[in-house]
Amino acid sequence: MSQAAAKPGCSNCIMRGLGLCDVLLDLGLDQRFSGEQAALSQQRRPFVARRTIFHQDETVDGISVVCEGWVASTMRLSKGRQQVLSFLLPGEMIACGPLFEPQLRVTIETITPGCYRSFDRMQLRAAMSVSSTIFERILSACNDEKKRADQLILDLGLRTAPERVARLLLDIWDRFKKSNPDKGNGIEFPLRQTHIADATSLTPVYVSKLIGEFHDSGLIEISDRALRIVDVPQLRRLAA
Amino acid sequence: MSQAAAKPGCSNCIMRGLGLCDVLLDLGLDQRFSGEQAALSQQRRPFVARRTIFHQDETVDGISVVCEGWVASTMRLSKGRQQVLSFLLPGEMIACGPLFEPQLRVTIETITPGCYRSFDRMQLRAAMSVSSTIFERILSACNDEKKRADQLILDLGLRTAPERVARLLLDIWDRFKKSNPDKGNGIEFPLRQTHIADATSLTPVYVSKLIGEFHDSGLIEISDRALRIVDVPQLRRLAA
DNA sequence: CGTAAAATTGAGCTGTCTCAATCAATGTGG
DNA sequence: CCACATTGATTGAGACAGCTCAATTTTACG
Repeated sequence: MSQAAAKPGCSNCIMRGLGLCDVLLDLGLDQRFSGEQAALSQQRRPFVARRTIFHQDETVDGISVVCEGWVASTMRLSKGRQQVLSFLLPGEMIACGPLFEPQLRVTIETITPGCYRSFDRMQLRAAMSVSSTIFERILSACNDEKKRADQLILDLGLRTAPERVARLLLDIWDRFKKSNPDKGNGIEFPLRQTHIADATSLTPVYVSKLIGEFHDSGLIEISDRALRIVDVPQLRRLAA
Repeated sequence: MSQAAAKPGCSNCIMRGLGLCDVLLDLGLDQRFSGEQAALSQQRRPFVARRTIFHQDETVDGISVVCEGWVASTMRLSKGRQQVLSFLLPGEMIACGPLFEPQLRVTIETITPGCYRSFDRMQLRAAMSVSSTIFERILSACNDEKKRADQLILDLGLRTAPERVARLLLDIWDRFKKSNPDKGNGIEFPLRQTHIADATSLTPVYVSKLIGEFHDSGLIEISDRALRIVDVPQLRRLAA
């Protein structure tokens, strides 16, 4: 709600080439959608670590994109544990669902501090029907979300615990590397082992053991909120 | 490609109120999309039971809808078991993925004999940009597919074996009842226990035990390719 | 610096799987 | 229409992947 229009572009998103966030921000300045500048209005909202910023029961009127920091998209079962659907890195849309119906079906929890931007659903849909670029872009983001869900189904349904953990680490590794190509040989890794447990549907205790084994086999190193995959090929082999 | 235009409507779909298939067939006759009748061309293709009609590696140029019979949408892992993503009943779209990219990512296997119709992707997308009805309709089908995937993630990640089986039975029960409101107190149930096993990520042996227990507790009856849930509330309780 | 949160380690347990044998159902050719 | 072949369902015994509980150590944070 603050420093919106002056210089557009979403710091981290820019590093991801043309991240969705940038496309949308650019769109906000596109003359087609209105006579004035910020036709596709949006609000920038900062968040701190370890907070629930959206709850699965609430209805929302905006489509949000992470700009900085890590957040987790999760689903909660009434009295039990929760399942992490995915960890969202800067530039990624928080959930496609609200495009089609107001009820957000996922709970969004922040992991690190950061910020997100919310775009008005109706404006966005209007934009989709005018710009084929934005249409493609948004639907492709939805499609990606679906592909990830399908992969998670395969992980949970068909793969063993070590495979799941290895795949999660590699997935994050690859995604981070893709959006930050140059940064050294380790990546930022703010996840706690409980996050990994919730994402792989294992217990924190068992995750600890597996991570320990990976470490002892010289496959990975985690320290100081950073991850380094020492032997990528071997870990990939292990990930089946 | 045969008896298309004469009398539109897709037998079973009609029973589901305005199933997607009907919407699309109607659309084929809608004058807006062309000067002539069958603007949204489609082909009707029959299939026999127990066949793979699409493989996950192939690329397709059509969006298909089941018209009669049961089929399963599955994902296969190179050397292992397969995971059933969902069982599709008449009137349901086979996969949304191809709307966005040519690669079908799921394998489609028939369970019973039946038929499906394929609509041309490009024509469909064109139709989406012209008709807001079709736009809504299709995206809502995609959204439903995503919702189901999310539910499956919850099932596989967080629920026990009995819960998963109970939920699968109830899900099919509810869906079938909804599209066939009047039909007696049992439903058609062509699934083998291996289908249930592949959908719940359990072994056929264990599924057999659970189904046996459900039966012995007076919850369900399965015989002669038909399912009757005797004590719906109790089974729902069990499904958590 | 003290307190809370996260990670590690070990011991024992259990839900679900594997293997294997048997039985029932379904489909096929003569 | 029947004998056989194939596929699916059931049952039991034993195994193991991953869980629970609990205690301890390490790390993060106000």
